Amino acid sequence: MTTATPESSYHHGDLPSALLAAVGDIVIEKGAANVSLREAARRAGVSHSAPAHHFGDKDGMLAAFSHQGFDVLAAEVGAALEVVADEPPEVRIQAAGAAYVRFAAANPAHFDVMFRTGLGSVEEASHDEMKNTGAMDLLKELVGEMVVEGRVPAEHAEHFAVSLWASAHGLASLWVDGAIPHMFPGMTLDELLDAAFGEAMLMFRATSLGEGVTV
Amino acid sequence: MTTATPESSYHHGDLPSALLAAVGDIVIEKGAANVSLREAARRAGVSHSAPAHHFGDKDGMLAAFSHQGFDVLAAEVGAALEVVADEPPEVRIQAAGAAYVRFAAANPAHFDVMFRTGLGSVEEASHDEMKNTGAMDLLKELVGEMVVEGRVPAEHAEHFAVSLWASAHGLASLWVDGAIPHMFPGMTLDELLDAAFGEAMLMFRATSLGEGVTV
DNA sequence: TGTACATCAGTGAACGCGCGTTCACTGATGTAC
DNA sequence: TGTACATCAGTGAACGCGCGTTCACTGATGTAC
Repeated sequence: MTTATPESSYHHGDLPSALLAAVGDIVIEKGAANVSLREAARRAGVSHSAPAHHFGDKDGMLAAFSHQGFDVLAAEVGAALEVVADEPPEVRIQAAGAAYVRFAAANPAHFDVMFRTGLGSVEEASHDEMKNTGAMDLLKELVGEMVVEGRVPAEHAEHFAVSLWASAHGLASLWVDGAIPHMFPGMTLDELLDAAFGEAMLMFRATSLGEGVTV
Repeated sequence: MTTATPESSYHHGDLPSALLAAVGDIVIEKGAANVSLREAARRAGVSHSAPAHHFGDKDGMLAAFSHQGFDVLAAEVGAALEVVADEPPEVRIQAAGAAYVRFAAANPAHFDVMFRTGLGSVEEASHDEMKNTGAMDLLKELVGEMVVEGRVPAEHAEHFAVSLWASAHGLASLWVDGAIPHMFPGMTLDELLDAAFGEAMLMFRATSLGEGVTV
C-alpha cells in the first residue's frame, strides 16, 4: 500500500481530471465567467502553463468540461431509462425528463457551462454535443413511439417534444440558480418533477396539443 | 431643426442610456462575460472613466442594465394583461406567460443578464428584482383566483405556479440561445406558446396536478 | 441683464493586476536492443 | 540486466494586453442675487 498522494512526483498522475474538477469548483464559487487557466492550475497544484499541455487553450478546457457534462448526462438518462425499459413510452419520457432535471440539480457547474454560458459563447458547440450524445434523437424517438401507438397526432409530435424539453430545461434552470427555492421555500424537486411530468399530465399533453384556443 | 447629433458638445445628453444600449450590443456580440466599462465607454464615444460617474462601478452598470430589463418585462406583461383584463384567470395566465417568453425573444441581451448570468454572480439581486416588480405576486394572484373559482385545488396551487413559470422560462431560454431553432428548424414562437399555454392545456394542468402517478 | 459661484458631467494620466500564450527547458517514463 | 534514446508531462520566465479604479483636472450648465 503506497501513499495515496504521490506529492513529490513530477508527474501528476491524472492532471486533466484534476483540472476539470478545479473548473467545477471555480464555477460554483466564482461563476463561469471567472474560470481561468491559471486559477485551475493553481487549484490543481501545478504550474500555470500546464493546462495548455492538455487542453490547448482556455476554450479547449471549457469545452472539455462541457463534454464531460454531456457524457454524465447521457449516462444518467440512459441508466434511468434502463429501469423502465419495458414500460410504455410516456413512462419512459417521464423518467428521462426527471433524470435531466436531477442531473442539473446534482451537477450545477456542468449544467451552467453546458447550457447557461450565455449568448455569443460556446453555444453552437453545445448544440452539437446535444446532437452527438443523441439526447435529441432519444426524445424524438420516444415521442415517435407515442405517435405510432396513436397517442400523439403526428402533426403535434414536434410541439409536444419541445414543450417537454422546455419544461425540463426551465425546471432545471430555475432550480439550479436558486430561483425556485428562493420564491417557494420548502418545495422539493420530487414534487416539481411530479407536477411537470406526472403521467396524467403527459397523457393529456400528448393528446390535447393544438386543440387549445389560439393565444 | 437642429442636427440630431450634438457631437461637439462636452456633455453627452443622455450618457446612461447610451451606455446601457452599448452594454446590450456587447452582450449580443461578445457575450455577457465580455462586458466591460471601457468597452461600453468606447462604444458610447466617451472617456473610459465616464461610466463610473453614473454607475459607480462595473457591477452597478450591469445591475442598471438588468433593472432596465425588469422594467420592460413588467411593462410588457402589464400591457398584455390589460388586453384580457375581463377574461377568466386561465386566459390571463396564458397572456402573461406568452408576454414573458416574447419579452425574452425580443430582448435576448436583457434576458441573458437578468436570468442567465450564471452561478455565483448577481443572482440574488435578480431574485429581488423579480420580487420587487411583483411578477411573482402576479403569478400567485392569478393562480389564487383559480383556486377561489374552484379550478385548482389549494394544495396544488404552488406546484401549478412553478410548473407554469418553468415552462415559460424554459421556452424563453431555449429560444433565446438558439437551441430550439437549431433542433427544430422552422418552428415558430407562436406555435410553441400555443402548445405550452393553450387553454385546454392550462385547464388540465390546473385540475390534474398531483393526480399523476408518482415518478 | 450681468456677475459670482456651486454643481454636475466628462477627461486623461497613472497605477497595479490577472490573464492567455509562447518558448526553451528539465524531469520522468517507456521502449528498443 | 544495462544502456541509449525517444517521448511525454510539467516548469518558469517573459511578453503584451485589457481591465477596474482612483484622482486631480476642466468644460458646461444652472442658480442666486
